[in-house]
Amino acid sequence: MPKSKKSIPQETARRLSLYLRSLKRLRAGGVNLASSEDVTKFLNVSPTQLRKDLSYFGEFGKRGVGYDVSSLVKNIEKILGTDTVWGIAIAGVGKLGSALLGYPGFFEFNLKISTAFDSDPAKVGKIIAGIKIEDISRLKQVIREKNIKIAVLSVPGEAAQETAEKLAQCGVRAILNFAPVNLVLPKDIFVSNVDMATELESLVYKLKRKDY
Amino acid sequence: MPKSKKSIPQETARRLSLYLRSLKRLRAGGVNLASSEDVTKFLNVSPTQLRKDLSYFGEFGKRGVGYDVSSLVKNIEKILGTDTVWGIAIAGVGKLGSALLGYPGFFEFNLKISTAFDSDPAKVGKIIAGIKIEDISRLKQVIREKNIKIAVLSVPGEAAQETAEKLAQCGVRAILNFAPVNLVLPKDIFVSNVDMATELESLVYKLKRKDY
DNA sequence: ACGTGTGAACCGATTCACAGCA
DNA sequence: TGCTGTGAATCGGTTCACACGT
Repeated sequence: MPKSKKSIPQETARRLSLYLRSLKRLRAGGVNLASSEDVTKFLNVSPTQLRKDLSYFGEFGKRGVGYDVSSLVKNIEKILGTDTVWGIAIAGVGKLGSALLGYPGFFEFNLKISTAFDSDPAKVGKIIAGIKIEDISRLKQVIREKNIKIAVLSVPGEAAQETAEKLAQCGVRAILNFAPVNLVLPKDIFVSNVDMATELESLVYKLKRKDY
Repeated sequence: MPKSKKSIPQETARRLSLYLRSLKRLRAGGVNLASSEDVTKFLNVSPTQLRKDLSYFGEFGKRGVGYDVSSLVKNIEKILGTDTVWGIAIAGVGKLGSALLGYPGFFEFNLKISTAFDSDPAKVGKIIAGIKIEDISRLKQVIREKNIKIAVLSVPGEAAQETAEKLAQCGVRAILNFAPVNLVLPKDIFVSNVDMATELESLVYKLKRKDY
């Protein structure tokens, strides 16, 4: 990582994740050499953008030739940190939480659902998609024990802030928030919001002004 | 809408949606006058940003005073287009799709799940959360009939592109895509992606470089 | 005096244009 | 020649600073 201190755009990480997906697809198709154009062809990202993004971290291609697919996969995984397995916790096993528990995509990215919590006694102890639901009171213990740093928050909006605080106190450092609430947390905790309502309202807005 | 042609930032619509949520909360709490600071206090957005965002569409406040909460709510709903009801379709009623069917937040934003589709004969005809699952072959008919313009795509990745194309052909103009696939569609179709894997990978990346 | 509305300054990110290397 | 890597130019969006209206 030569240029560690060069102020890397926020979006770069997100795009790296897309490149990775595209590269894996190419690799699965037997391609082992690809140009920046090949990688971005179906991605809504320009080849230049890919090259610039990679340039923040080093030189991974061969001029006049392109990129070795598998080695670029490995390099991006290393940059993103997904070259090792991360355990994640799911807080809130309602409809959405259960769906997430069964989501097959996680392990593809070296993410492993290590545990799930709910406050509803009717759910605690049940096993969904191979994961035993723990009582929320065991949060601290389980999270420490399994050294979990990332949580998915899928509790109802009213409980989101409180649960997020608990997670942070137990050592969780990053939260993927599905609740339609802006979480207020110490700023060394990273939060990503998945806000369906906002997305849909933005779509409605775009539909209304068909211009652009 | 005085300044219709002033090139409005993409993010403005998303933020308007957040303002709306905040304003509704204030209104529910009996507040009927609020400053830009009051509205953005728990939002991770600066008061200046709110004022600038609103300024693209007109003048809604009173200088030296603030904003009338209910009238600003109405104005933003009008800007976003959520002052009328929009029917939406859900394509793909797997775990995630079912969870979305039961999501209570939709109607809060004047979005109404009008119909749901699946290709699995075992599911077709069933009623989930009050919505009858239609066979995918009835797509065109139902979408035309109910004049649906917005769809939520929650089919497996392999089927996403094909289903999206069908939706577009049937008159759907905006798609909220949950599949980890970049949809390639005519550019008058609006697509928003909810990409869990990308979000999680970005979080891992941030965790790795704890600086910033 | 106070909070909005907004042109101008600033800042970050993308795109351009081309140098560098296989 | 072909495609990468990157400083420089450009673009868009946010923030600043203050004029304006109540």
